[in-house]
Amino acid sequence: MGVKAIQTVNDKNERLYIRVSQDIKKYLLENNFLEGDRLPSETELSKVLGVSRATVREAIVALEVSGVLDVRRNVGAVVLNLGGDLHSLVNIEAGPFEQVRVRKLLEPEAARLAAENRTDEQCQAMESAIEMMVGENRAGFETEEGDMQFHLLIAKASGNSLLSSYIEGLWEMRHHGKLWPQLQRSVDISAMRTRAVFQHMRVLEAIKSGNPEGAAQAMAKHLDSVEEELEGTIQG
Amino acid sequence: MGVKAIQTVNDKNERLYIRVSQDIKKYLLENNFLEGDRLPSETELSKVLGVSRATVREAIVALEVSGVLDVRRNVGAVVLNLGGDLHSLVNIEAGPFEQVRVRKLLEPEAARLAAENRTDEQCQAMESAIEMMVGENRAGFETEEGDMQFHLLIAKASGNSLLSSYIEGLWEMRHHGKLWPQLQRSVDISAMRTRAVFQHMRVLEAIKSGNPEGAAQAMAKHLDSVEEELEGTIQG
DNA sequence: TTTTTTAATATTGTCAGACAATGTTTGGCG
DNA sequence: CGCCAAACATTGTCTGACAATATTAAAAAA
Repeated sequence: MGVKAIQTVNDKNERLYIRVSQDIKKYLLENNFLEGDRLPSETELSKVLGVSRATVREAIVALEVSGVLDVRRNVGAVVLNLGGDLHSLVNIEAGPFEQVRVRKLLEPEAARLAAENRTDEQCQAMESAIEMMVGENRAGFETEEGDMQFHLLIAKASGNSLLSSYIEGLWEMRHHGKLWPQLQRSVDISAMRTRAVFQHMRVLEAIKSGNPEGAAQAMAKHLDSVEEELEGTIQG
Repeated sequence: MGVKAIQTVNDKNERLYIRVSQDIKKYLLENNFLEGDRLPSETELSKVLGVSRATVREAIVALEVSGVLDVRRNVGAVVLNLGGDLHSLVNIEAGPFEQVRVRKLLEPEAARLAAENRTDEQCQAMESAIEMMVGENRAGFETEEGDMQFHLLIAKASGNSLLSSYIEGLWEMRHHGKLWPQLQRSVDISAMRTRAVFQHMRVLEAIKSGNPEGAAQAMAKHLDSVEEELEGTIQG
């Protein structure tokens, strides 16, 4: 069949506002805009960039949500964080190894704090998460909802909202990424998961009995084991 | 069929697209939308929500940037991450204590890795950062550019991009937040900063001489001292 | 009937223009 | 100089339009 012209090299599949938001950012960088500086008006930007004002507004919304700009009614958009690009935290696709290594730094501490601050309800929820994990395992599912829930519950029980957010971000990244699903399939899942369940139980035990050091160690051991399995998978 | 219009109270100070994006999200949650489900069309949403299509589009852009939706040309928007709310990572304003505690988890490890992987150029840059810090200190500036640069350079030198991103995010948050500037003014800055400079030098020394354990310990000690000063400030 | 081709439809992408609301500036006045 | 009202600039939102194209329904062919 007549496959018509292949889409222009100019990646027309990308929506305009994305290109425009990049252009705006580049413009701000090139012209040495600093935090607090006001952007040109929307109409001016639309003229300069050759797009409609509606498109400029979409781009500005994107930059606002990304934390680059702060928009004030009837005043304009002012620069907030040009370099930082906080949103990259969400978008980066870090390798599994890097992820695990950061987890090894954060999660044992979360477990330690959880052992100090946990409520009984939280313990119960953790127990349910382990049960869910067992269920998924037995049913042969490829999901890891129970696994994730367990770790997230501990993070939340730590009482440090920042720590909790970071751990949550790590798991979101894993869930969202493209590398993990492959990895998961290539591992001997059932054996690994059975081990993981027991390790989780040991962590929970320490948390329930209010043993911070034990909880931290159990979690560290669990993550060591995860890392080892990762290494084995990559090399095998 | 009668399309029932949803009406929400409008805080006139908030732009419409924000309310609409929240409404859309709420709508998706209440109607049990799952990952992969398609949203109603823009025109339909605009009718239901009682706003123009342009506003709906702005809201959709916001949700797309936040990682909640994925928009496909001529098809519509599909759900990506309803619960996750990845963007919360950017918006949280964690307390100074929580920040320092997370730094204590991440930065010693970054220093350890930096001692293993650093290049000579990076060492030189760290030295410049310390010099900048001395200069700011002597001039009585309230800035902490040199301080931040030093920590960020170590993070980058660690070679773990994820770790580096997280540490960077921590400092961005500190910079962006509202609590830190006050704190800074209420502390005996000159004494504290002189101490910090010496501690930085000790860290750099260990990194230069390729002593991972020493670097980690020096960094940990530095952060302990930061935390102590924080406690003193709050209680004083 | 089943498959292929074609036409109709729905939906997004983008634009232009309009108007209200309101912060900012400016010029006059004491 | 300081104060106040009018002119101005800028954003916020709406309406309507049209092109491009994925999806679906209908028609034609096998």
